[in-house]
Amino acid sequence: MAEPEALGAAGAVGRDAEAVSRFVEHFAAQLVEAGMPRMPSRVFGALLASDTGALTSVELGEQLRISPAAVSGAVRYLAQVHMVSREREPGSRRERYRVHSDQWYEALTNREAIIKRWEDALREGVVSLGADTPAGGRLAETLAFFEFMEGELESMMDRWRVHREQHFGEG
Amino acid sequence: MAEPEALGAAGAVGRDAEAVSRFVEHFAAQLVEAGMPRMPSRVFGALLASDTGALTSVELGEQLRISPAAVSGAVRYLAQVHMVSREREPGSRRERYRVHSDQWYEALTNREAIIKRWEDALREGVVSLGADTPAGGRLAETLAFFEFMEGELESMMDRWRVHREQHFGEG
DNA sequence: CGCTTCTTTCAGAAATTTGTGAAGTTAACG
DNA sequence: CGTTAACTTCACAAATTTCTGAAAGAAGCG
Repeated sequence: MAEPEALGAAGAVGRDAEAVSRFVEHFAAQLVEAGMPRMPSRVFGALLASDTGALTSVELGEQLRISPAAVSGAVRYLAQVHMVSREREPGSRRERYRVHSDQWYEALTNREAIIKRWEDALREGVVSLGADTPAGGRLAETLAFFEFMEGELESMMDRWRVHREQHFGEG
Repeated sequence: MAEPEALGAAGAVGRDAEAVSRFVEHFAAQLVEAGMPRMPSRVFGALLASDTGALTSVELGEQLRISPAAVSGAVRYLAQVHMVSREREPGSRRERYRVHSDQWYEALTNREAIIKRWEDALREGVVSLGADTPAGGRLAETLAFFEFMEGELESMMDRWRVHREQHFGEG
């Protein structure tokens, strides 16, 4: 619609803000549907779609039209699940949030902690219901599945790293 | 605590209702934390821990202390994501909900539909941001990761089926 | 050492989600 | 063909979650 150039002077936000926003919201919607809270999803989308892969709190707030508090909460969530990392620019109180591709792929598959807890719950169930009961047997098999999957996911990521280097070069 | 035998006369609910309930709630809590709504999680847990792997609407309602409406909603959800299947007992209006191990493992990994939509969103982003821009490149790599994963998950399930038969015999 | 700037925390408002009771629908059985 | 039993749908009530504005808390800079 408008001339991107004309807006260019407005600053680094330039590019095609419209297109970026469309992608961010669309992508975030998918994450939300997969169970992730909305703000973290949007923040993550914005980082993915940024040129450098890193944005400051202020930039995120402006681009997404949300309060500093919302940024803070979203970023805390994302850091906790290892989807972004925080960086301090030395000599500035500004913080910078970055998405490292390799890092967040791992986060996606490394539901480690989650899987572990499922396994614990299942193990407990097998014991308390009795390994020789039909129900206990079902739980045991489910447990076996998770244990199997755990190992598979690991080797899958190994293969991905190889595959990735072939196509995209070193990270 | 109490003697299970003494309660035995109470009926089919018998077993160690206490232990079953403890497992169900604990396991359901993990599912909830992974993003699944509460009622579907509890219903699914109850099915997993049942002797036959199948329960009627009434049984579920009694065991979990929830209304028929809640059972209905939970079961609809679970059926939609293919974690349980519905069975009609012929000659009765009763319906029976069953968890097939092999079926719900697939459901877990076959986030197919979800992954597809993520991929669509990413493809769109690559185009609208430009494949030659840094951001576009990042999205493209992410897309490649999902595509890679899609294939891997499939072959992983193949391996699981083999692994399973070795340990548990035919389903 | 105080000022300034950025981030986090907190309490409350708003919105969404979740579960219930009651009425409605379908299907078996006499 | 009516009755009854099971499941579903609907509207509303309750609870939880989510986001904001305001104030407090760090950390560089003069």
